[in-house]
Amino acid sequence: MNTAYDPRAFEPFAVTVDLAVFTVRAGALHVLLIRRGQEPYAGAWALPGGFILPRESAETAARRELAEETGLSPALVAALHLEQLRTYSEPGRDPRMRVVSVAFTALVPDMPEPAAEGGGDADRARWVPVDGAAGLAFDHAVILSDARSRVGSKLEYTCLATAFCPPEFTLGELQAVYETVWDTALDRPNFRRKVLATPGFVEAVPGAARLTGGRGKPAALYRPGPATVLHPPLLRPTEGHPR
Amino acid sequence: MNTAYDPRAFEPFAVTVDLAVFTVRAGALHVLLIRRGQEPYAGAWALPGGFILPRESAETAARRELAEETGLSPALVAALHLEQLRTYSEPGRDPRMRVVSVAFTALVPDMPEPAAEGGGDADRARWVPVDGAAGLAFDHAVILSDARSRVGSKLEYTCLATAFCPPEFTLGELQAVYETVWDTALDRPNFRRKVLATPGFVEAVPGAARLTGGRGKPAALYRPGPATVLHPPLLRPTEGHPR
DNA sequence: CCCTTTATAGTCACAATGACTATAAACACG
DNA sequence: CGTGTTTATAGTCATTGTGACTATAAAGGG
Repeated sequence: MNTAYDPRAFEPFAVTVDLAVFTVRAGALHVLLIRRGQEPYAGAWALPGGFILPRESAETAARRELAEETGLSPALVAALHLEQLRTYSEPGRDPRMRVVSVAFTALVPDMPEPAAEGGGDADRARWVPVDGAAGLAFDHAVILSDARSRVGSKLEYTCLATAFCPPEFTLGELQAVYETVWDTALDRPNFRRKVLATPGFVEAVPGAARLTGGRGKPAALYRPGPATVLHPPLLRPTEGHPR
Repeated sequence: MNTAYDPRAFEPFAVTVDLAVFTVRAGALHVLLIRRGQEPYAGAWALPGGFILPRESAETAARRELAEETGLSPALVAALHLEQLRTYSEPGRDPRMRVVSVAFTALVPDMPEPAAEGGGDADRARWVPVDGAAGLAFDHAVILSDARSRVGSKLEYTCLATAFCPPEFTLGELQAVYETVWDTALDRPNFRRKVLATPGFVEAVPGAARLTGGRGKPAALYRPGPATVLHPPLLRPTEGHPR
């Protein structure tokens, strides 16, 4: 950045964004993919994304592409918590030309198939279980894998899990998010004790509100609290590490 | 990334890297800065960095620029632990043209002034206390601030603190790193108990080796252990959060 | 009307932590 | 050549957090 300004001093690169948008659905972590229409990788699944326009920041471009390529509602896309994952810049990651891509991660509550809402290229967008996503275009398998492990860590020390839930949720639903992303079973009483003991993580919906989808005792409803980080963190069960 | 290949479909951007390289020196966190030689911001301090070349990845470019612009030894630059911080892409962040910059963070042990080693533009490089760094070029103040807080968090849940230390170090030196970066005092016995109880964080140098710079009882020497993450984390004293 | 299912309350032993006290081994300096 | 300062290291102790469980409550399904 301190090289003299000389048009020949730098190579013009294409700069794109890619998005790994996750949701928890039917007990499995899903990611939003689109089926590519043209070469290269025509017919293959890929992460949504596209070129950054001249007057856009990467984050603005990410929201625009997400709205254009998927059926997610504009209100949701505008309110979405987007987080930069990392930038992928290996030469050769796109066979056509030199492309540097800024990858983002987002979490959304479960919702209908994007195709149902129509519009744009939404008919080519699908929620796909992350474990079943194979043969992705470009280096998107690597991006997806990086995004997945980042989400797992984020659940430990941030309040991000509530982003997977609807505006009001039960502690059982919140626990299911953790169990799905971490792929472990958690003790229910201990989980609730930990969550309720963390100031600002969730707050009870006052109107003694309760609601249930099916069997069992109705659960109290909670909504996201003001906190953004978890103090202390909610560590996932020791993966081989003696605790 | 799934737009048809059409040269007019994307804007060519310049892509650069910027580096926030930290060290702990004389009880203060320092960052490596270079003084700019030409406009814009001629004479101002800036983070080292520069354009990515056609066949380079961002990380390769970061190492090359670091070696070219500073007096850090090639061996050190090659072995350095570089970590992507985030990518800065706001339009207008460079007055000359559209520049997207991939920022990296690195930590090095204390060492002589880069100028002493000569070569390249090293005479314009300096270690500057981060709290005294003002008037940085471009948006480098923002990058530096982001990097600083990232380093603070990283110390909590990774073994990165040892990267600030020489190959063999005392627990007192390691504690000084934490105290400097977090700007807090830590209880010495509790710190050593925690560090030694974390498997793989540090390992004692076997030869009953000890060494001291000045007064006091000589301290045992340790080197970095095989672990890369801290289980459980070494949380910084509650900043207003009730623990 | 029981039985299954889910939510929630509570218990208990143990591990981790924060705040201290105590001892050891060096050097400085009078 | 002690004495005191400085840094390292070994403990203690009360409190808190955690994992593993047990118990009770409130629904719906046969």
